[in-house]
Amino acid sequence: MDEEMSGFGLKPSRSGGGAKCGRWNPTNEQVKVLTDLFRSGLRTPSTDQIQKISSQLSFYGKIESKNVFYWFQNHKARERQKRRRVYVEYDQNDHNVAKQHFAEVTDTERVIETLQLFPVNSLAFSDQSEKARAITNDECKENTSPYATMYTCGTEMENHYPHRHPSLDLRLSFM
Amino acid sequence: MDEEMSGFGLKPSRSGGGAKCGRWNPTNEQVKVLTDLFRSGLRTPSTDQIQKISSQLSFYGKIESKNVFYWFQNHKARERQKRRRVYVEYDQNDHNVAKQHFAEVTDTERVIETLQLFPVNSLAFSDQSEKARAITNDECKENTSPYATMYTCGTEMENHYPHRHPSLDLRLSFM
DNA sequence: GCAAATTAATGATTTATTCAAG
DNA sequence: CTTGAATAAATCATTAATTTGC
Repeated sequence: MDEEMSGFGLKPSRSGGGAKCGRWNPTNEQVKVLTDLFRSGLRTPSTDQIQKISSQLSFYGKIESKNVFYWFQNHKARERQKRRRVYVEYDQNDHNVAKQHFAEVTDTERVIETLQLFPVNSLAFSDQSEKARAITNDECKENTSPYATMYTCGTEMENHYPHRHPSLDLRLSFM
Repeated sequence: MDEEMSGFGLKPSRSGGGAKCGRWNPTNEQVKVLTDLFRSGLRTPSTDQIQKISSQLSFYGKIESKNVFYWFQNHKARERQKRRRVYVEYDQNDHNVAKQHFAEVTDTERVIETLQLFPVNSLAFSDQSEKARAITNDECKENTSPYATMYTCGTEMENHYPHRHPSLDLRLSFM
């Protein structure tokens, strides 16, 4: 445990000398390793871990400890934010959405009420085919209700969890 | 070919009578509305929104809720794919490789803040919080900023829409 | 000009993640 | 640690564009 924890803090980092100055630009390999670590469960690496990760990743290119620190902080926050945004959506709709996206509420009945909202003019060149389609009642069975059974076949799916298990071991292997 | 094709370049669309029920084949109007919604910022409509959109679009032709759901999923994913492809091109010109990976993780969901075609105020997707960007010192504002140049890429589909352009007053009440 | 053959788009399914509740 | 909820990525599959030979 290096007492250099302060090293993570906002050092100018201009050290690069030549090339482009500025901020760290991770290589593909670095991002892959970091993402794997994240996926394996690592969220808030300790100082010790950060330095070891950074050391390993320096093999692939220029990197500093603080880059690793910030990467985890940002990645964690943004993943959470991404999820949070979805939840907010549902709250505002005040319906728990479930997966009834396919609820098939679309019946042409009530559509007629809303016709006025759309400019009828635009149908001038499509009335023959498109309008007919709307009026025609569907004879063909087309709804195989795909998703309804998606998760019901539980026995098979539950067994496969490729990346969830290695968890900590994977993490240590890099350090 | 269908002689109808001569007029406005509409797709043949043998959607009329017999119509084997294959997959959904959106009309130009439907695609235009969906694309406008997407460009205005909507990316993951809720069930409620999906149903209303579907209901509105059913005026232009046969459509189901799941079609709207799939359309947004696919369009979102493929726009992202396109963007990634541009990054790759940047890679070849400039060995700033890994930047796109970071962008990939960070993602740029919030794209458009303009285009107030309809009241999106109370909408779910209005959260834009990707501002906090400069944590560290940005001495060198070297900004390759590929983003700025590529927002013009909004799919070439909506371009060949006839000059009729019914001023889509979508006014979807849910929004 | 016209279809058969081929290629490009894109609709629909499946698979693998994520966070968080139990 | 396990599982529920909800995608987003990857993939499959079908339709439309187009190319090609006649």
